[in-house]
Amino acid sequence: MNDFLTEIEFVGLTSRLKRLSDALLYSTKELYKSEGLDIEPNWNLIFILLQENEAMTITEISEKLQFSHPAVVKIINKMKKNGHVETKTDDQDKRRQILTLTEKAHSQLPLFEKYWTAGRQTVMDLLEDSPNFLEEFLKIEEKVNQSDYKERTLKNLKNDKLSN
Amino acid sequence: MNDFLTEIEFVGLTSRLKRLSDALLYSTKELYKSEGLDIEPNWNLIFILLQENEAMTITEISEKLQFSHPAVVKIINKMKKNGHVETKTDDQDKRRQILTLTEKAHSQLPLFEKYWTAGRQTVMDLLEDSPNFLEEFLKIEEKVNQSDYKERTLKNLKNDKLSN
DNA sequence: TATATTTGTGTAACCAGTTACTTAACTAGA
DNA sequence: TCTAGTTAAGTAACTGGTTACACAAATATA
Repeated sequence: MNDFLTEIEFVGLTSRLKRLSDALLYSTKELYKSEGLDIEPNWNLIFILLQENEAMTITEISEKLQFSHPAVVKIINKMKKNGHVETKTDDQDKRRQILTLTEKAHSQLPLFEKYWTAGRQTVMDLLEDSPNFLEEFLKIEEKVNQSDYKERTLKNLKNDKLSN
Repeated sequence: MNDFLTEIEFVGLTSRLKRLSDALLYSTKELYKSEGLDIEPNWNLIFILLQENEAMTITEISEKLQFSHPAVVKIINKMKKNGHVETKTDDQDKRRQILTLTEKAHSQLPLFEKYWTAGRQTVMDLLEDSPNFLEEFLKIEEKVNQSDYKERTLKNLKNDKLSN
């Protein structure tokens, strides 16, 4: 072993989650850059959604991904700048921005798909010896959704006091 | 279910890791803020290290945590500003900054420990129904350390081509 | 119908990381 | 001993998220 965050067990887990998530993120960016692909890590999610649904709004996407809406605005602005997404104001409701994939996006999709498929295979490889991981990770997500870290910790704090 | 990132299985995992890690981070910050504690999420790691080792340098800490050294510089600068850490230049090697906990840090430690213990309990609670999680997460970390996402994905890409 | 509330989007400021670069100090080799 | 290479720390610029706030448009209500 020899990794301090692992040695301290439960205490180190949240930092390890961030560390791994960052490592994957930066490595993905490097991959695209080194291969000359003009895309960013999360864009595949938008591509998938807009292929499935043809047209969506910022709010719909942010709900689907469970990201904050400003996060989606940022991703979409970059994709617009790159010519992969275009927007038009909804006729019925002028607040809503209808997002669609551009012709350029559709034409480049087959190339991107190759990388996304290989990346999907990478995740499968990483999970190869961890057969319970997805299932157990989901349980953790569900618990956090049901009651978050702060709420749980405050409760634990109170219980500690009572048992003293 | 109904979470899109979960529905797309392997493809959504990296985004889910970030989403969970962020959720824990922001919830921890909120906890400290709402309780009026003048500390930030990762500071417990520095406290633990400096209690174990009395005095360490930036580089030593960044190696222990496997964080980049600028990340540690930032954390330490905040802790110095808050009066929890002090630095002095090493006599033997004037490049090295010797970090130690201040008197204030030691005096506040018992209070902080209560929150960290409760937080550790929270992580244990979250993992309660996931008995294989820590073990399997470690395997994934080890795999990524051995060969990162980019490297693996490029290799998978090549294999795909060969099998066509 | 006029007004209050809600909703969709956008912007600003922040956060905890990263990489790339700089500078000063130490170390090793000719 | 001088010089070349390495190491420690600091800084700048960036990233992909967040919350908080603003504003216009749509909706509900009195």
